[in-house]
Amino acid sequence: MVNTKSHEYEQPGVTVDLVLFTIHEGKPMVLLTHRARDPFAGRWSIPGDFLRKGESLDEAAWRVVQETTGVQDLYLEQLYTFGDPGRNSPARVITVTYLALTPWKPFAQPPSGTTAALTWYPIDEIPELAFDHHEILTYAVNRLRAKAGYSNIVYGLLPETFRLSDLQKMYEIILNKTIDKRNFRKRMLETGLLQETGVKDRTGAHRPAMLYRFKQREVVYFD
Amino acid sequence: MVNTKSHEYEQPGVTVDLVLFTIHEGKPMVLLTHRARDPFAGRWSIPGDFLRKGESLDEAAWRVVQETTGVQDLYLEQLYTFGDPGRNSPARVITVTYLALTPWKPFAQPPSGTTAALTWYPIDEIPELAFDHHEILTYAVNRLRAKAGYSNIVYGLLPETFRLSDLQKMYEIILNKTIDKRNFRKRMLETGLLQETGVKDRTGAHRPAMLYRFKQREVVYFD
DNA sequence: CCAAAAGTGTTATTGATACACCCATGC
DNA sequence: GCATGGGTGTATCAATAACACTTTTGG
Repeated sequence: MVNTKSHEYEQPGVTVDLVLFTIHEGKPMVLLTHRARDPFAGRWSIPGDFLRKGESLDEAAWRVVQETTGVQDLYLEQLYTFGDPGRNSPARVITVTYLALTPWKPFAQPPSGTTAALTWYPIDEIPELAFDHHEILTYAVNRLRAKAGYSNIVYGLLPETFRLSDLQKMYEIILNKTIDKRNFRKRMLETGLLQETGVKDRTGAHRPAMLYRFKQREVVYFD
Repeated sequence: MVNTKSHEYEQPGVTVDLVLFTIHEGKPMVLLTHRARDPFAGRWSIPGDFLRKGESLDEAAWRVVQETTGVQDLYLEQLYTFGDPGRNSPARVITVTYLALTPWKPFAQPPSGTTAALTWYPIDEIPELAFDHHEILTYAVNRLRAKAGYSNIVYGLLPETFRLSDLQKMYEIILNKTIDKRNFRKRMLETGLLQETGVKDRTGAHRPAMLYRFKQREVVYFD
């Protein structure tokens, strides 16, 4: 079973790519970078980089986050590994993908007429992407939707404190359905994952809302 | 962001490793191979091999199955990718792991006193393993347990036709709890995933049992 | 005082669970 | 005829879903 003819084996490059979601103005958005160089110069792609020496996969994913966004508070989990030959040109590359969530933060918007190197795109208005990044993105969206249904994963999309209506809105956007307010609040508070901050949000011409936080910023599964 | 100093990048080996489960005599078992060579000569490990040229990850996983077991009918899904530096000695290796399920089949048992190259081990009697295979195995068991709870994944552990009591037994073993017979049958038949074969099993000194099959041998999620 | 979002309980429906006896066969 | 697993229905309980009005604020 051991074959020493090295030409039969791949010595592929290994990259770590990042599907970073946020929600802004009621829409799920994904972070894309504009490629200056070949392959696929001029196309958009999800951020990524080659794995470095001595670096774990998680560390590489974290580094990609830092290099592209500088965002500190985010949720990060390994998603899937793509390695079909022919998914890239021309070299064989294995790509370990990560799913990440962050509260909305703007990135420098380019002057109109020019192109930003880094932008949020609404997930239903994605341009042509490099490599097989469209497939990766589809996979990530499905995972996010599924996991939102049975976990508190959306905490990654919210700032540290938030109104219950903010939380509800996140679920409604991701699951793409409306939710009854009273039932939602009841269930959420019953999970015991939330904590009143004592502080009230007093923006807007209406009754102030209590701000809550998640007791623990880590994934917990319901059911 | 692009750095051309190649020494900063890994050119790691990529392996595809397989956690193959079955159930036998009421116990979940995992397939292990005995390592003849270093590293970890003399230890047991889960089967795997280096990725070959032109081969997709799924194809490599399938090849590993064929080379080690020859089993044709099995369930196979990508599990997780392990790539910490230091998980192997001495070279850096990225391992894409797969979870697989198969109906019980015996493999040649060695004459007592000698060691088989390939054996089923009950998952609660696992010996010291090579590399980080213990971690991989733990991860796989958790995934199997979780997924059994909300999918028909156990079809991979059963032959094409089976009695409802066989199916129930699978769930009981994996979920490690007893299930009410009438409720189980009701729920299972209500899913619409099962189909009577019309054939009855007439082994044993008792009333013959109807044999069923899954209409489709692919994963379907309940709820 | 008007608009806008916050906050709050009860009822109806649905799904999940608990539970016990007769049936068909081989030996 | 006895031991073994196959096969079946109902009643209770728990969880989910439906539903509308009052409160507090800013302008």
